[in-house]
Amino acid sequence: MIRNRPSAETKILLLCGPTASGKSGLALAHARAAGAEIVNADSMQVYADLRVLTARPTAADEALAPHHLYGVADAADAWSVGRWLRAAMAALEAIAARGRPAIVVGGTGLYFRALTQGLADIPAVPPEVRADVADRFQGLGEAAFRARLAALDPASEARIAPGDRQRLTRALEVAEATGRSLSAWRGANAPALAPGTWSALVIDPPRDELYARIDARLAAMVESGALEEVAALTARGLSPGLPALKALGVRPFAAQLSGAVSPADALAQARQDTRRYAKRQLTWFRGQTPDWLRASS
RNA sequence: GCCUGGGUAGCUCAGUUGGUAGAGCAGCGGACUGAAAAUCCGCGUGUCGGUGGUUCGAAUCCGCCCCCAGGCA
Repeated sequence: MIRNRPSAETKILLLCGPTASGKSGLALAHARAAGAEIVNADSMQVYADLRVLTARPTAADEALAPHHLYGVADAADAWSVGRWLRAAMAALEAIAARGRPAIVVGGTGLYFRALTQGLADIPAVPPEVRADVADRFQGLGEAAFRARLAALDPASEARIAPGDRQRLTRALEVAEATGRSLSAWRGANAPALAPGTWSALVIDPPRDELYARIDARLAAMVESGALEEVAALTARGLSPGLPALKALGVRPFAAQLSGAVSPADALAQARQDTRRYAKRQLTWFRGQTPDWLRASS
């Protein structure tokens, strides 16, 4: 059902939805028909190492239309929503300069939010501060850590749910590194994309069909070399805390390769992790983008 | 056919001397501002195999029936 009608002048299409919903194929078909260029909005497909496991478009697909921000980062290099946003805006500007329409496609809801609602312009937090704050969370425990955070940023402390170490440490990092609270930083920021310059479509397939596709796709990934990719990645001995090492499937398939679990159990675990991820994505789009156009598949 | 042990949540199972049921896993709902494929928060979702009976009251006791797994034939 149509909740908002794109204007005739719209040049940027935001195409989002859960994993395995067929976004990439749809984007490619649309790009070929419209002469558009494609920009990746998937936090894991930016990394070069896991082409199969992250379901990146194949080289053949990429030859059919210009693709941007796919496989451009090394797994050792941690990207973030801010880094992606800057890269995506640069790509969109270059596409506009060529006079072509753009399709931003992916499953990372936060990235679309940064595009359409903006991201606070917070300076990078030095790695030493991040490490120090992480150590203190570990040493102090959550209660004492919260007390420290409450002194600098009471609004964030009150807002962040129990146990959410990632958000608690981020809030304190920002407060200590910038001398200004995360709540204050988040106050006013302009959307990266001007309102009216884009339209959006959320792919929202029936749950059972989506789960069936996920299960089938994981099996196909194993057939297509997912294990070899994981073996090559883990052989690099990178920090397990890096984003690329958190890609779905890395943990269970690495466990299979080390002999800790059976192939059947690893596949089952990867499928379950992916289904749960898809569920979180559905929750995001349902709650965060209720007025965007929906398509069932 | 006979004997024994079982049928309780999607699955594996608990369930006190009768007081209309609860764990784990699975699942579902939600949050989300530089790790977001991340990080968290919340929620039992049930003809107790069926049907009669005893009882104020039955998952629990009794009868009959159905199903499953072993054993004996």
